[in-house]
Amino acid sequence: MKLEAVDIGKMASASDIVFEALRHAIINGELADGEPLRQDEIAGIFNTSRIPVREALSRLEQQGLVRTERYKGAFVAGISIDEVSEIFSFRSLVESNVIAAAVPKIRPETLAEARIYYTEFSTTKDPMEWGKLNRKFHYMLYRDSDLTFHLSIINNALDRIDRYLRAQLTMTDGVPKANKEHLGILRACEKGDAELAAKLTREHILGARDNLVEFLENHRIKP
Amino acid sequence: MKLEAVDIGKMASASDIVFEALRHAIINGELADGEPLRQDEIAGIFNTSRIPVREALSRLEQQGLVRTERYKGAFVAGISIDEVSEIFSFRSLVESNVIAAAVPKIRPETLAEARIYYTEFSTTKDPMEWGKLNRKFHYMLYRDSDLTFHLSIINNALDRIDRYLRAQLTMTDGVPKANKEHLGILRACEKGDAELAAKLTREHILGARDNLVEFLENHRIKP
DNA sequence: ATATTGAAAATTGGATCCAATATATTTAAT
DNA sequence: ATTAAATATATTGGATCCAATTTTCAATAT
Repeated sequence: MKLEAVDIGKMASASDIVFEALRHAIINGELADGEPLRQDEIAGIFNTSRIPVREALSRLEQQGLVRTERYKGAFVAGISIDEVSEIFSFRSLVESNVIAAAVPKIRPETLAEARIYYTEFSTTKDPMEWGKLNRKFHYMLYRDSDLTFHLSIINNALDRIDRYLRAQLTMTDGVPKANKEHLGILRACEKGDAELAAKLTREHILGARDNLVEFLENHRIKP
Repeated sequence: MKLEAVDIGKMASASDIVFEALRHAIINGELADGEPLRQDEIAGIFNTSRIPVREALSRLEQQGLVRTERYKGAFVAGISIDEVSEIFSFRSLVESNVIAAAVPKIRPETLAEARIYYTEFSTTKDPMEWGKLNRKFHYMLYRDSDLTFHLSIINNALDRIDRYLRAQLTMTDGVPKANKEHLGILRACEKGDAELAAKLTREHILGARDNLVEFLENHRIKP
């Protein structure tokens, strides 16, 4: 099992460190769906006892990234194609509304930052960076909505599907398509056209859903 | 501190029992916003050690019902009026979409059950039952959508605002209004009119939002 | 009287140990 | 040889103990 501590800025408890490390490993697909997460092993990696590990695991279970069975332990929670599809539908609904709320309030600095992430996303060749940059790009366009609850829910939804999306982007040529769509959304925001930004965001996510579902149906080992 | 074990069916670990008991106490408003949740005290109530208590608290923090400060402990997480308002807006968006997805698939048994909860809600005088029955009524109308992710997010949103809503319903006459609206939604579902059900649900929740925000602005001690 | 310092108490975070359960391995019976 | 029972090992759930930090409150100085 490959695990690395993630820098989370402020002084953090051991359980926070373990939580973030496991979260990143799961959303990045470094831990396969169904893989058991042994308390002893993880505690060994971080030189702690099992107590903070258990706390981290129970938090991850609450987030839907891990499932646990009594006396059997914790496992990376894989999700079905139907669930992946549902989460994308949910995202298209919520994110299109959030961007519509953000556009009238969006600040020039925010747009400038979004453009930086757009460019970085379009130029990087490292699949590991795609998820991060894609998130940062979209987040910038949502940020000025100040809808913190919506944003936290969107983040959780992204956590659950990031790894599948990356697998698809790596094996197909979805990145150029995503890029073109990102540019369209960015321009709509720059023009202040909230309705258009919402429409393009909805289509962007629903298109990604359909591509990903097709990809998973062809490539996934049926359970 | 008043706490009671909640029956959660299957054999559960101590941490599950503590989690559900605290969750219910918080969403029912039996524990006030900001109230400290001392590990020792809770452990004493349930005759366990602090370990399962800490696990429960960290899960509740992930759900947004509790906030913790390092070496200071856990506290019931109150939310601002803006956040309450945001959560209602979120609900109106998501729940109207879920009911629109459910109506074409809704089964007669489901409608019958919904009508039972509608009647119970309209006749009970116990404010403690309102939240439960209101949830059960709406859940019935969403159930056949099979959108499990959406439903789990809706549940979390309800967990966060239930206590404020109950306070308002208790001190104003919001129940008859809610009842009338419930009947309208129910009839739209029975007619199979998904668009109307969605519209009425959206208006039902946005109306509740505006009433609750006004109530909180008048009654809440400003922080 | 008020503010400041410092020790005592309370509280949390984490480590270690024990009990309960599940899994793997060995042994015995046919 | 195959299957069933018994035993050993691994793993989790929980209790108890210790360390780190905060809070409380009394003693002291101004």
